[in-house]
Amino acid sequence: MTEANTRQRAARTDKRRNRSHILGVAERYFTEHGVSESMNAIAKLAGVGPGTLYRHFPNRDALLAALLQARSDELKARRDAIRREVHDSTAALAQWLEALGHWATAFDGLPEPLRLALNEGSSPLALTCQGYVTITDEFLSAAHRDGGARPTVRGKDLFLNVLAISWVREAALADETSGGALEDIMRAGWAT
Amino acid sequence: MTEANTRQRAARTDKRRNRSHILGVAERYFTEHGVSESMNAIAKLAGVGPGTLYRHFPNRDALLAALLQARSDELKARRDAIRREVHDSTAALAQWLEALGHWATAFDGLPEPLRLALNEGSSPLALTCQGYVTITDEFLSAAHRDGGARPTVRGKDLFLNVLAISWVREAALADETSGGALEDIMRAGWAT
Amino acid sequence: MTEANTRQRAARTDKRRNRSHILGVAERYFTEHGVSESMNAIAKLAGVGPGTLYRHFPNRDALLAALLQARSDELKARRDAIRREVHDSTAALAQWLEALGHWATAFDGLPEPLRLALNEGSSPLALTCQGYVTITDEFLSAAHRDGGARPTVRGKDLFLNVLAISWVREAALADETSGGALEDIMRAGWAT
Amino acid sequence: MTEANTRQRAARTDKRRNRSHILGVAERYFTEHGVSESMNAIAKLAGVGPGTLYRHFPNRDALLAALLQARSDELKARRDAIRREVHDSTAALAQWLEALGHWATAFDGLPEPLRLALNEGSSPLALTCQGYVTITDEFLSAAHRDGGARPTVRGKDLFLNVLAISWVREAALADETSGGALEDIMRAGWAT
DNA sequence: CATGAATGAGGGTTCATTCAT
DNA sequence: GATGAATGAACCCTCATTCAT
Repeated sequence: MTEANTRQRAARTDKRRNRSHILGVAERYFTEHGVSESMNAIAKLAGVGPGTLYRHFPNRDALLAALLQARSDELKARRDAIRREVHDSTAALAQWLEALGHWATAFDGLPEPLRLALNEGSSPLALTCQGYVTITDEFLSAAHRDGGARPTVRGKDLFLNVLAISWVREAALADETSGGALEDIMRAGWAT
Repeated sequence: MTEANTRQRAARTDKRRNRSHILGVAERYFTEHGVSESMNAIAKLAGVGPGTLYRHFPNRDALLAALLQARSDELKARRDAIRREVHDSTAALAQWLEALGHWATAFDGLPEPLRLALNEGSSPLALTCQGYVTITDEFLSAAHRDGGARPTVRGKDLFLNVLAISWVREAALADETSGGALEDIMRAGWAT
Repeated sequence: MTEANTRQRAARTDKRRNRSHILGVAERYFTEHGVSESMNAIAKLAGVGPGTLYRHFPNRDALLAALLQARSDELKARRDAIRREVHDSTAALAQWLEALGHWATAFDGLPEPLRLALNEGSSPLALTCQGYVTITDEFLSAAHRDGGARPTVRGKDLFLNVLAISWVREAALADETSGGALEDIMRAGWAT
Repeated sequence: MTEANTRQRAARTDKRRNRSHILGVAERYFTEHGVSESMNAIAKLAGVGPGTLYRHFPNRDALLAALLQARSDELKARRDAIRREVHDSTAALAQWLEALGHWATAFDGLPEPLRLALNEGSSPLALTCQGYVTITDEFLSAAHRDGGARPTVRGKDLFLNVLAISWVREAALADETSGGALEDIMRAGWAT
């Protein structure tokens, strides 16, 4: 307390120690230690008080949502690229699902809160998820039209399947092949 | 109250406060409140001290493994029944996977420790899982021989897929259809 | 959004975001949620930063004092009315104490800081309280002169008694009669 | 952590560091710093972990109730003594109220939780309070019979009045006479 | 072999107040 | 003058696990 107090407060108000700094630190820590890293720990690591962290992100989901937002642009760009470049609707869906799988594997433990969010709807993550379900549905519709996907398959199911595979993947340290294998099964499962 | 009570209790519960009694209570509690129910709570509910609980089951996974052991007989019986009664190897595999799905949904939150166990190997759950992977492989081999299953699919992958679907299912309160949909996809994914 | 919003807000709220606006909001909030409502919350509700709030009112007591100031006019008017209209000094004192009780019940949790202020003297509330003690003393003196009040009773004691009854009242949700009962006791206690 | 760990655990399991030790420490601390001393602080001062404190007393009210229990015996003894020795029912009631006032002034800040408990009923303090209200009613009944107390006065009101006076008293550091003055008023208020 | 008190790190969260901008 | 981000101590409480009895 003494040390902290005597240090110039000005130094701490530094611009780098703001939202984006916290995000950066959180990104790094979630990447390394998974999303269940304690909020206090993140605050400490970011060099801010817990209050500051909570000011920016009122709960873990909000922080997570912000973190994923950054990747959202990437993912949206990927969607656009697929739309532009991949004219086979079946291949397009496959590529989109792959991109989605990538996204859901960003941090260890990410699939869990996503799954929860999808059901509760009250989380800031819910919106994000819903958006991706919708996009999945769009790709899927095209595939349905072209006869490339089994008609009973729904976008939400594919999204959940991707989530589930990511969930398997994250812990399957001992066997890196399992993730791919499940993707193959899923692929064969929805394709005609 | 203390003395009299203790003595009486000691005499009365001589037998009941043993392994199987704890198991019964834990079964009930895990069923109702999920596997993350506090160990202390289970001990208290079982009328034993935490020490006694830990004497019998050195950690949560051990308790879980013991609990699943009880269902193991059931599952093994199911396997035998399938072997006896279902002569189409593809249908047999399908029914086995269904039984497995049932097993993995016994308690809320069960898929998580199972997934972890599968990778670490050190957990008492690992053995249990390994056993089921093996059985799955047996059914799968038959299906492979008969051309009913895609040759690249492995037993471990199917086991993980079942686990993953159970994981999705347990939280998908809002949409009970998702579990079934994922099962369909998986089925179409491994079948030829 | 940030820039445009800020400028617009700055222009629009030039006047509203001043002392009296804050007071209005605080009044509403203290009335609804009691005096321990967080300072930050009030600031936010008033649409100002906490800094602004603190500029006007260096602490909660100062805010409270300002709030009570507004009611002070009311109370002073009541005093004047009693002086004018009630010629029996005993009845006058009784009516004044009733008015005082009303005042002390303005916000939930008000009696506490008032009691504290009365002892510390350093609080802005202290002055307010002292003023009312003085007025009480005036009414009491008249009653003493006319033999309507026991001579040993002091104004400060009556003020504290009123405060104490208000304190009882605010939590006595289960029994609305207690407040009145205590008032009766007090009345019988000071009257001859 | 290192230090604490290396210290023999045996030393900490010492008999003095049990319930009564905690009570002793709490008693001292509540006496010196009032009842709002943080639970963690008390635990630390008692040389136990917060968990130990919470094991014995699940919340602050429980701790308070236990602390008051010790004084309860004293108070009950006082009641018996009054019954035996004071044959004038009015004087008996007066003395009982005085004893009650003493009890309610045991710790700084005690009246507040007592008042709350009286309304909510769910607190362990509620029972204690109810008991004293009942005793007050007994003394009051006798006084009513003998015409020494105004018939409209109820035991609960007197209890609350005593509480309120204790509340006034605890902060009236600047003026020790206020408490006594309020007692006089109350006395004159209920007596005929 | 059973007991259950003790441990104590750790978790999430709040809020009065300051101060650089 | 106004702003509002930052501060960080404090609070309450939980729980897996140990170990003296």
